[in-house]
Amino acid sequence: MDKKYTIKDIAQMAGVSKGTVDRVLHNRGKVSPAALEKINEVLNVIDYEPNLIARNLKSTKVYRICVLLPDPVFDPYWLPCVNGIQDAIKEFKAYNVNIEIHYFNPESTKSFLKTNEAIVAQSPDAVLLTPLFHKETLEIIKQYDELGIMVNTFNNQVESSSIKSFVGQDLYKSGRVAASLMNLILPKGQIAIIHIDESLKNAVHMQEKERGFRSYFDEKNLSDFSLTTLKLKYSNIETKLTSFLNENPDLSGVFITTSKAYQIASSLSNITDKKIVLIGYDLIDKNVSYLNQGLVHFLIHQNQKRQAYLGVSTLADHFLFRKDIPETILLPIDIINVENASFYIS
Amino acid sequence: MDKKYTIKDIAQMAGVSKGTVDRVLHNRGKVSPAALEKINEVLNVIDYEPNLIARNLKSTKVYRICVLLPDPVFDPYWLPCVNGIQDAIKEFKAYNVNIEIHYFNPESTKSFLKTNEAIVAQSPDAVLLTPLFHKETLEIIKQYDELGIMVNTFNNQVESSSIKSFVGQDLYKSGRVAASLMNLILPKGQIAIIHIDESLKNAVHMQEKERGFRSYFDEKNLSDFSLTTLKLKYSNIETKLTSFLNENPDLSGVFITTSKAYQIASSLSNITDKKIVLIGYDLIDKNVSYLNQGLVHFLIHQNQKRQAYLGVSTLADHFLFRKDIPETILLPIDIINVENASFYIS
DNA sequence: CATAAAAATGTGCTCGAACACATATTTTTT
DNA sequence: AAAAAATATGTGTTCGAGCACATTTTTATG
Repeated sequence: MDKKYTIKDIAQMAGVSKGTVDRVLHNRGKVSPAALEKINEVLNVIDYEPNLIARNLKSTKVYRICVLLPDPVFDPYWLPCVNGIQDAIKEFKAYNVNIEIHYFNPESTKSFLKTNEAIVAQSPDAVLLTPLFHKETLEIIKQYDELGIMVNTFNNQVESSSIKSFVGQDLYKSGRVAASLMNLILPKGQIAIIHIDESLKNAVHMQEKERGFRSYFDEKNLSDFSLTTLKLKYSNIETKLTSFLNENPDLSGVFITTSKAYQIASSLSNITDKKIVLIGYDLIDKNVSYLNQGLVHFLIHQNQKRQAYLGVSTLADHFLFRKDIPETILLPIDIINVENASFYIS
Repeated sequence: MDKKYTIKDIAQMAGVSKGTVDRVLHNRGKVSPAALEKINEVLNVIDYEPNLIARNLKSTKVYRICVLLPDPVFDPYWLPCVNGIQDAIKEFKAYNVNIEIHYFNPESTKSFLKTNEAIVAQSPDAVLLTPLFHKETLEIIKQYDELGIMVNTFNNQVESSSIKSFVGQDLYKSGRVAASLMNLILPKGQIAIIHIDESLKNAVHMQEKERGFRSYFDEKNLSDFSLTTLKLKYSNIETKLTSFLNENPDLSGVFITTSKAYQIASSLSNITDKKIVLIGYDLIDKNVSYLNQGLVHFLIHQNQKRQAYLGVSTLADHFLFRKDIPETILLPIDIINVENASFYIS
């Protein structure tokens, strides 16, 4: 009923040779109208799907995919990505797909550019990159485009017609999710939106989250709340927080737009005994630890591991099995509290 | 550097024929100690991984997997499972894995048994089943075991040494998650735990959720809350709810242990204008609709689609690529509110 | 030491798609 | 109508693992 037909079967049914069938299937021409019709008749009746296994066995081509990733040494945020890529490496190793990770220093555009050069020199079939630096990314994408190297991106969205795909999250909506949770816990009061170590590279990131967060309160017309934005640097967190708390004794909630919620939790517990609601991002160890202590109320999971995995696996599936690469993959915005956190930590 | 070695390569390096290498790799014996050592030396140096493509091309065996699923006609809860299975069917079609869905009436043990007979008659290589009926499941599993048919389960956990794997959720913990959300919204008050249409087949299910839910409040020693269990049938929801509400005017929260939150939401909106917090399960259309209206506050996503997909895909991966089948796969307990729901609906 | 038996080793075919190349058929040209 | 050119069609090989079977080498036995 659901038999798998082969080219040989089709050839036999149409009364021609497998070579001719192959030419029809691949539009290679050099086929007489008579033969074409006979073969098409057969193809219309049966449901032929080429055996992907055989096809891939024949092609000895080794596909090469490079991943450009910030070195987790500089920020543990990127650690899960490495795991995701390593899963992909394992999975596709048996299929002649070579996946290589190249690290760069997320604080240095120079490092970003230099690592890109190294990748270009390798001329892989495709690249998955973390486009932290907007301007530099655009330059580099042009280069890849000219060399016919396919480019996927993840984590940060960059608009460019040369980019084949983006895997990430809707940051605006994730800000809204955070706001809805905040609104659930707090009936009213002052809320601070804190950006830590805002540098060019993820300013857009944080702003989108803030925009979403604010939009929620704006829409609901919740006049019992007042929102204040606060930009902190790693070096001055505690002093700035202290003075902010002195000036704003009504502060009851904090939304941290980066993965550094643990820094705020730690500082706040030093400064005051007041119970302040904290909502932040990412399941890095220190954040989870404060979640378990009850000092962080919710974390939003950005699922970098899966982002990275999907970034390369869609490429590999494309090369191996000619699957379409979706233009955009938006991962769900997972809400994490102390009760369900363990299931998301891999 | 990361070259893929073939059996032929190994044979050449060890100075033997590929037949001998093959015998060593598969422990088929008939190899002299000298040859064995030479080959092992080579194997220790290089990192040989068989080409799965070639291996699967050779084997003409068609694997057959049957899925035993409650007919979504009787309960839309099961609809996502069908989609999950269909994804798997598409994915594994090219690999000579035949996956068939067999439906049964979830209200009828007879139907369950009859459909199982039909599957047994087909003697597939493996079965994924929804073990709704505990006693009948145990009987049937024995039968499969004798026939050497591998059995995986999902959604409901049944203890049996003959079951290879279970895909599902930790229901106790999901009850706790619901409780933590309820506690977040409500400072105090009376909470009802509602079981709808409790019949034997998922009594355990609901009880586990209730146990988890209660354990959370017990642990926290929250004496400002009082919990009441309420069992309803489809036919008497509105009348029973009305009288319950009259007797308990302080009711402020409801935890529904099944996917039928929409029925409670609908009835409550008829009965009273009071704002009662509702937390339930599953992203079926009607539930999401009430979520969007603000009448349901949270839904816990049981991700049946993925449960079903993983149930068969682990089997297929096992047959095709000799991957291990994990004894238990517990999916994360996704917290859904109106802001992030859209990302989970496929 | 010859011969049989046992053990070890090597050879060759298969799976299905893809493609190069050889052969057959038709069309064009002189 | 024969030769040349163009087009159509068929054949055979490759990819790597797996396994049946053929061949060689070693060991046992009279």
